Amino acid sequence: MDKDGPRRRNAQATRDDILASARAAFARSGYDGAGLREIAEGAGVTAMMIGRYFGSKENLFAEAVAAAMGETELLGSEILSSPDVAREMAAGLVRITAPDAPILEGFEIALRSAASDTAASLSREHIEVQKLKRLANSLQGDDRETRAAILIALVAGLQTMRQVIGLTPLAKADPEQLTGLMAAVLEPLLVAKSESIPAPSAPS
Amino acid sequence: MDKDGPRRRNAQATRDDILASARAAFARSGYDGAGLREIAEGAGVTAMMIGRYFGSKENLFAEAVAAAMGETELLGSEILSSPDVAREMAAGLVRITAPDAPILEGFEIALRSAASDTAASLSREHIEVQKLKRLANSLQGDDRETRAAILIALVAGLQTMRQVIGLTPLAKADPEQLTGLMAAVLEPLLVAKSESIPAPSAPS
DNA sequence: ACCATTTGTCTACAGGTGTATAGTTATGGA
DNA sequence: TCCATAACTATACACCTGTAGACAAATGGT
Repeated sequence: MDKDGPRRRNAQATRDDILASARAAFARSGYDGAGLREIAEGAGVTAMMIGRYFGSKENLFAEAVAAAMGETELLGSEILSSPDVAREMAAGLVRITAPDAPILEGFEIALRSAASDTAASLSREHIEVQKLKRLANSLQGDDRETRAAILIALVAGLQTMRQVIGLTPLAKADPEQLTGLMAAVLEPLLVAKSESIPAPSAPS
Repeated sequence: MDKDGPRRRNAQATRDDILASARAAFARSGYDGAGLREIAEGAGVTAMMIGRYFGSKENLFAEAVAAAMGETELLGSEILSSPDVAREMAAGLVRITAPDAPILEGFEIALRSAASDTAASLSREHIEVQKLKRLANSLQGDDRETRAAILIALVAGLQTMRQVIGLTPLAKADPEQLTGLMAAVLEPLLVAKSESIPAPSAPS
């Protein structure tokens, strides 16, 4: 991750290194917590190169969020075509929110940057464009956008409590058990229904 | 909120003012974002009084989290005795996570302080002791702790996306619609079942 | 009415923040 | 080979951070 040789003086590579280091740092410490000098050091350059290539910390953050958000698909087509969508997505969710999984970097950056209003606003924009719209388009039935938003809230909540806060029962839970429970939770959001909740008249 | 008269030199009142100001500041800007001078100014004193009364910022945060966490009940007894627990809790959840609701201060502090490891660890402890245990005890059936933890993750996710990030479909959603959807999501976590998800053999 | 104790403020330190200007060194075309 | 240009570094600025020690003043018991 450091350097294979003294192959300096390469603008594109330097820019890429800075962006990669920034993504890692923002995911680790959030927008306010990550310092420009720390990010620069991670890329093997001086803090001033960030100003040169990205203008400001805010711009750098925006690019980092955009890059990280566009990487993992929350509901891929191979999941959608599965006979049991809920269980399939639950399994994927449990896997990518595992305590030390480095996946879902985009959400991790957003969640750890929740203290900053600018960062939160930037994150919101990228979530809505890159995640919510695609998710809503993958769904069928009524209230697609709201259901997609609740799904995203669920993902964010699970990741927050498992990875960020580290809530014990979630961090140490048996993946199988967690998947079963999550499948039941996800089901009403994934399957198409006209009524949001069926009348509890006829017990099964 | 400022001062009715020059009634200074009151140790207990000063301590209370500092704690109140700290809770508001931590909820607004998180652990790292809230400065001691800002908190002190909100209480009408100097930053040094915080050192005097609380020792350190970390101690102050711990007390603020403890106080804020113990205030709102996630699943009160009047909800538990309702005929439709899921819908009742969903309605409450939608209400207290409304975009500008000042409730759930404890969770807001925790979520906005996610960048700091010490703050996250402190939050985790208080969530587990003050929220998770009570919630798990209110439930019936198997996997009570895991189900309670998922419930907490759901609350945190909804609050994050509605209040902190401000995801549009959730922030502007019709409360009735949101309640209906959330009720369906909450149901499998609240009602007692042996199997986490029923076999999808017999289509209704 | 006095004075010790409590309550609060002032000043300061050592370090970190994002950013700007000026200077230095390697690179590639002539 | 030379040297203009692009890539990168050094130094500095103004500000903010949490914390500490020394000082001032109001308070209450005698």
